[in-house]
Amino acid sequence: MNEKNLSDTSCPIARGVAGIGDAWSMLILRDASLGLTRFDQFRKSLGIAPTILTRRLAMLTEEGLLEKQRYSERPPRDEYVLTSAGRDFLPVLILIGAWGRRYRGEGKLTQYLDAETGEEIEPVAIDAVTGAKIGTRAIRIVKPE
Amino acid sequence: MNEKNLSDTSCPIARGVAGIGDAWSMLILRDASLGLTRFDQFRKSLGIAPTILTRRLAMLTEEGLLEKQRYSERPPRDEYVLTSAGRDFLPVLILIGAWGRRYRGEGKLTQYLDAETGEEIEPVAIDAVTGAKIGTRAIRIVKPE
DNA sequence: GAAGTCACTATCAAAATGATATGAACGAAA
DNA sequence: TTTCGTTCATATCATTTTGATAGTGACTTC
Repeated sequence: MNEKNLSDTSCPIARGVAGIGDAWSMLILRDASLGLTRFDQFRKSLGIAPTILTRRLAMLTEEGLLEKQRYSERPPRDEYVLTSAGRDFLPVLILIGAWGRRYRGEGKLTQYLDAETGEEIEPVAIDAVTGAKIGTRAIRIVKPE
Repeated sequence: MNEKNLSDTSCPIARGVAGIGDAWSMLILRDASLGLTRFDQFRKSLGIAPTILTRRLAMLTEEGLLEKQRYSERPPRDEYVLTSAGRDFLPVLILIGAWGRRYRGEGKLTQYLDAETGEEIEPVAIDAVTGAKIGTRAIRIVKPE
């Protein structure tokens, strides 16, 4: 898809999509957000071919969403942990999940509960300034220059 | 990537990612959210090869995010308009944009302003139940069965 | 010393991508 | 009435990416 020119646009959405805008990467980030860190954990969880997993992990590491950390010297073993940029991607995933629940929600689905209240969380995107749901108020686009 | 088994999981994130989890599709949805509807508008905006655009538009249509609408009988011309499922994907894109602004924000970026107040919107994902930002409170995962 | 674990790499067929050219159905201009 | 321009595509085909399967290296454990 040629990520170079994508990263050059002035559109922040295009920049966000560049590098992580593929299904495997997002699922890896999902699993990492759930606490998985190791190659074989990702591989088994996703049923992904090891060749692809290696590439995706390298890409996410290069993009600064994951970090390789040595957890054993002998034998040499690395695990992949989320960086702060990676952790901050969780809201996007949760929102995709809310969309999936709404429009692809046939059958039984995994539930996401607030650990404290035990109630199912109800993710919404709002504008912190006005407090309004995104999509309920008109947005004005201002391109640079 | 084999979308079939993705759609079969109980994970709403995986279901959301299936079908729209690729960069072009998300950028098409972005442009559609900004008001573009026609083949050539998308093609010029994205610099995408027509073969790919045809496939992506067909996919998004099949997935129920876009709808083909005839706007001229002679010559026969169709445009692509967002369905409600497509419109509801906007918050995800805006949130990706917020992430992109934060972590890929070098140089000048397009701004998204509230049309009424003129202030830059500050997108956040919250849990509508507790009102807390997603990521600030622990989440408990409950898998079905 | 045989078997198991873990994080990969090698190989290679199959599928997707993307650049470029072309088509089909018209309207309008020369 | 031939030609040009517009719009939504499809055809062709080289290149790139994918994904399935098997194997490897560095250990540890039985």
